[in-house]
Amino acid sequence: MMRKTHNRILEAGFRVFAATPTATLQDVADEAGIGRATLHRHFKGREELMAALALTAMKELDTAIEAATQDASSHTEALRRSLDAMIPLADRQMFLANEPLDHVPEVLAAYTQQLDELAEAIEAAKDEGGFDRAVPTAWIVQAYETLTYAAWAVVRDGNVTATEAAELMWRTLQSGLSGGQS
Amino acid sequence: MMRKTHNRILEAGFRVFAATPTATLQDVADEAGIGRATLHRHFKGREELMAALALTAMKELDTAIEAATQDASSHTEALRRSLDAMIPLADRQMFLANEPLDHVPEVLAAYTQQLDELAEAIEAAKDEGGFDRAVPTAWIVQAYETLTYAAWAVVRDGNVTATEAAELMWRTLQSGLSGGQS
DNA sequence: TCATCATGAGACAAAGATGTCTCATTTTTG
DNA sequence: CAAAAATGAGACATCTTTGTCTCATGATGA
Repeated sequence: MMRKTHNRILEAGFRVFAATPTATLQDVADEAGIGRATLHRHFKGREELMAALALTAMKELDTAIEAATQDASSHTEALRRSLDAMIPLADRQMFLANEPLDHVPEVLAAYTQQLDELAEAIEAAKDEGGFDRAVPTAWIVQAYETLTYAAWAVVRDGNVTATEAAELMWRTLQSGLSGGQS
Repeated sequence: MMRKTHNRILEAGFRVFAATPTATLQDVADEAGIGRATLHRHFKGREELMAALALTAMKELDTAIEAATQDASSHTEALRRSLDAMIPLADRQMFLANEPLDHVPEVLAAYTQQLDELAEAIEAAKDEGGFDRAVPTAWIVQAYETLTYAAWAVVRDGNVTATEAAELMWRTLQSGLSGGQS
């Protein structure tokens, strides 16, 4: 087909659905600057578009994390470096949190694998002393994910830079936010 | 009208929309065990129902927090005790995160006030040394909110109890999750 | 240049959700 | 008990979204 148009639709989808999860295919087509019929030529329907967006988002996150962590000296350091890669991409992940994508096996499998890999990385970091073994991995996984969203949000609101947000998030996970008595 | 029916609709709305944000008014009516016409007699339409749900959720959260913190010895302690009140109610707040409720002034005002009060409490806790003044309040606010959701999620998944989740969350905020080298 | 492919625009029907209305029945209240 | 209020069930029109199709136009490549 036209890969260029294909990508334009996906990018438009990310922008439109991030702003309005209930947006119509017409909205996406308009944002992409194409006709709605063309959108249907590239994606069978709404569900297929959503699945494509989800797979695209997860794949690019995977790529970004791999690139950021390939020469990390430890699992703990890899988790730290992943933040810089994940935070800017958070908006491309979170818009589909409320989508019923569980019915698409391909998407569900990719998502499950993502969670499993994060849990494994955290377990490995525990062995290095990066995280306390007494803290449930399930909690660290959840905190890691939701704080990534939090970091993206404060960057979006202009409160801090992306680099600062990553540092704040890591500090929160590692040593908390408390200060000395004043 | 019939306040009993009114409340049944609201409770059904919480359950249904928490599970499926795009649920139909028919779905809500069914869940409430009433006719769709009756639902319309109590709430003009979908938007009004959503606004009522949002206001109800925020009001009950406000009440729960006030009850939990009225005899707290410090602002920091109040923030800690609020967790026990907030975590079980998280699902009644988060379902509307993706709703376009900004158009209802009443809801927007209540939400803004909620955020302002949290920011104020955090500023006060900073004065007590509960939080580091070098950390932006905006970050602490975001972390506090998103971790509340994280805590609710791990409880929902059965990984930890509500009490444990509150302690894990507080520890995360205060001293982080790192362990000693092993 | 010519044939092929992708596209834009629009028409069209089907399906789903919403809002309104009526009427018979049940429940509540005085 | 009698009046008033609330409800259930369903009909109905309207609106929106979706998916499909056609046809003319523009772009691409041999």
